[in-house]
Amino acid sequence: MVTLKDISKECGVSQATVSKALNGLPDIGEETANYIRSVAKRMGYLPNATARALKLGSSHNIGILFVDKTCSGLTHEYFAEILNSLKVEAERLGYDVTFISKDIGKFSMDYYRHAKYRNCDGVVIASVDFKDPDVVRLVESEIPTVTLDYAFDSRTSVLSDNVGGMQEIVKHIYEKGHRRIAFIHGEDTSVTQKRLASFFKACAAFDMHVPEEYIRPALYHDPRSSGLATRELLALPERPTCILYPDDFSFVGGMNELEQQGLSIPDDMSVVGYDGILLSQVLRPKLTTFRQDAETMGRKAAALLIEQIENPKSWLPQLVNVSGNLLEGDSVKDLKS
Amino acid sequence: MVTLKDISKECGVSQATVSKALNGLPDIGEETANYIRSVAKRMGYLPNATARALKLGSSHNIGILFVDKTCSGLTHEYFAEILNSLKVEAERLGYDVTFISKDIGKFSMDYYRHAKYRNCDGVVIASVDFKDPDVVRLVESEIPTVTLDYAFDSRTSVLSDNVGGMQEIVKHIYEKGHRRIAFIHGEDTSVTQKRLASFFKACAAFDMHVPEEYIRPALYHDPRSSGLATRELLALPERPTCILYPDDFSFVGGMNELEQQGLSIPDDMSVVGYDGILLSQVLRPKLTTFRQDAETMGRKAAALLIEQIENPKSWLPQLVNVSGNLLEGDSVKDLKS
DNA sequence: GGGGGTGTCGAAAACGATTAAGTTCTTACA
DNA sequence: TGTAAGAACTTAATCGTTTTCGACACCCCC
Repeated sequence: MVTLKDISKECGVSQATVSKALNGLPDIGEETANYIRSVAKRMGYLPNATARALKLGSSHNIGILFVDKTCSGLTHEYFAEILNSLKVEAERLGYDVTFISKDIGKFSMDYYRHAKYRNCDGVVIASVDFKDPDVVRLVESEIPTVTLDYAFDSRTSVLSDNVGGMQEIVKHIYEKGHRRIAFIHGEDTSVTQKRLASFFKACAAFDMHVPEEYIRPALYHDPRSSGLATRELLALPERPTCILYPDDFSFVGGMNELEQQGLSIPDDMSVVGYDGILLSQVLRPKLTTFRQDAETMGRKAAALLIEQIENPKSWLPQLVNVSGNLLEGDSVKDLKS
Repeated sequence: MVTLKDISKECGVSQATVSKALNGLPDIGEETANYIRSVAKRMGYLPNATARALKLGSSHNIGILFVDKTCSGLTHEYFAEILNSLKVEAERLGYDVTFISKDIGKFSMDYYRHAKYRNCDGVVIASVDFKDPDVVRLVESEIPTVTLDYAFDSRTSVLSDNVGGMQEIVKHIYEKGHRRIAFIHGEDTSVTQKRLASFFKACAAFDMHVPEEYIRPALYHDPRSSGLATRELLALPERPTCILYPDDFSFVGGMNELEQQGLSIPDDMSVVGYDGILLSQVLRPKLTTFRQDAETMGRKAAALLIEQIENPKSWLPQLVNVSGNLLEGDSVKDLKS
């Protein structure tokens, strides 16, 4: 590997001069600087990120925290998309992305210690149990963090607009003439709570009564549980005319159940998903769903984290709401026509 | 941050002693060593990976190379699963995982330089254009690499057993009594070539003639093109009795087309996917498909790379074939009953 | 000509760890 | 008693950068 020392020898100047020339510091003569730069290029010089990090105390490296157990984090298209845009934006701004986990080799450590150990300048936290004490410890530490889809006090977070999304969905369905809407929701998380609250509020705003039995629990990303919930809804004396699913993928469970009972979408039952993943756009009938703008979320998360890293003085915690948009498919029947 | 120096002061010994005690080197008295370890623990000491990497020349960090453009890399469940198990295994062995890309900040560099810059001990390469000169340069460099689903000369690679997979599929379909099998294949890659070759060979082994028009090109992970190919196959004067799709997700396109033409699966047409992703298991009828063992592939890739990093002397390039297994669903009709 | 300013450059000390090569001190043995 | 071996520990160099102080040289101006 070619180092500063090699270049300094080749050029007949000191290491300090080479360093300053390559970093564009003002106190090197233009001629010398150009010469040094050309030699560096010729020799194929590459700064050593490790040495730099050691000296500067900042690694230009951010950590990313995803759940590891069920691996449902990465395989969920929503998160995969977020991760991807996060990575692209971080790299654009000169930062690399490293995974953070609990254990590393023989050492068992928590997230905070792992991030410290790797000298991460900051960490993006997504798709984890936000009640986990280890997560809380990391968030409350001096390391800059940005959380996704969950807000901590006095920390920056990027939130998908679940309230607005749910509202738009209900409005859309209402305008299509539906008055009996069922909602199969995911497991109890802050996202679910927001969607539920927004659902109730929107229904109330349209003067729709929501029978208790129209609200069914299921799991995210789990067609089986959504299928069961669908079956229960279909067995009700007074069936809903439209069913909201926890997410697009879970809807597949409902789709199967409806088909099995000989019901067709949307003629016998209207359905709506959530997420707007690719699958929702290729199913027939095309699924009406609310697209979460994962690309923007990842990009903003990276940008906000790096902003915080580079300007700690002027930093203030922010809650950024990323709005999505309704994708109208053919899965909601227009009851007024 | 608490450093070796802090501990040495606290204990009244030299830094060297502390370092050796914590690393378990033999020339420190047991009593002293224990004392130092207890103090280190009490003070919450954490080694500084950066300093360590600088001194030792190895970062205990491996790079991972995925395509970034279409972001189809990460959102494909197969790769997401590979990435996840790769990460888990690497961490188990004491290595962190960092993404490698072409550009980083203002610097535009190739993959090789990026890996060098970050002091990666090795790189796992997946889902890229293996003809890309930058990829070739990295593979041919002194940095240990492992490629996934593509083999370079004298380098280690982990391959999904596409030959065996295709063979099993054809055998299975043949035994169900099918004699007219169509194959919609993905874009031209080494994986596709292997599957095609294996398909022809297996068909030949069973004395099945494959009309040229039964072989249709489409794209991976793209239901639209597979849907079109399906339509073409259905328009043939002599229809196949079974269609093989490039992957499970693409099959959705075929599913739509079949449904639209009023054909039911498997009564009017049998279908088979590839990959064995979650989706294939929740569709009804359940899709018969070949499950690629992505978990093992990621795990092996990490293990082999790290083995190569830690024992460069005894290392020899390996081609590891990871076999999968047929998942029998309800999408292939038994023509003999 | 002396003082002050400015423009270039170099010496050397960090950053936090590892480790080769000493330095003690104890013990053992001829 | 002399010395050799070994155990336990220290000193100091090193990894590749960055950066703080100077050190010079040169010019300007009073």
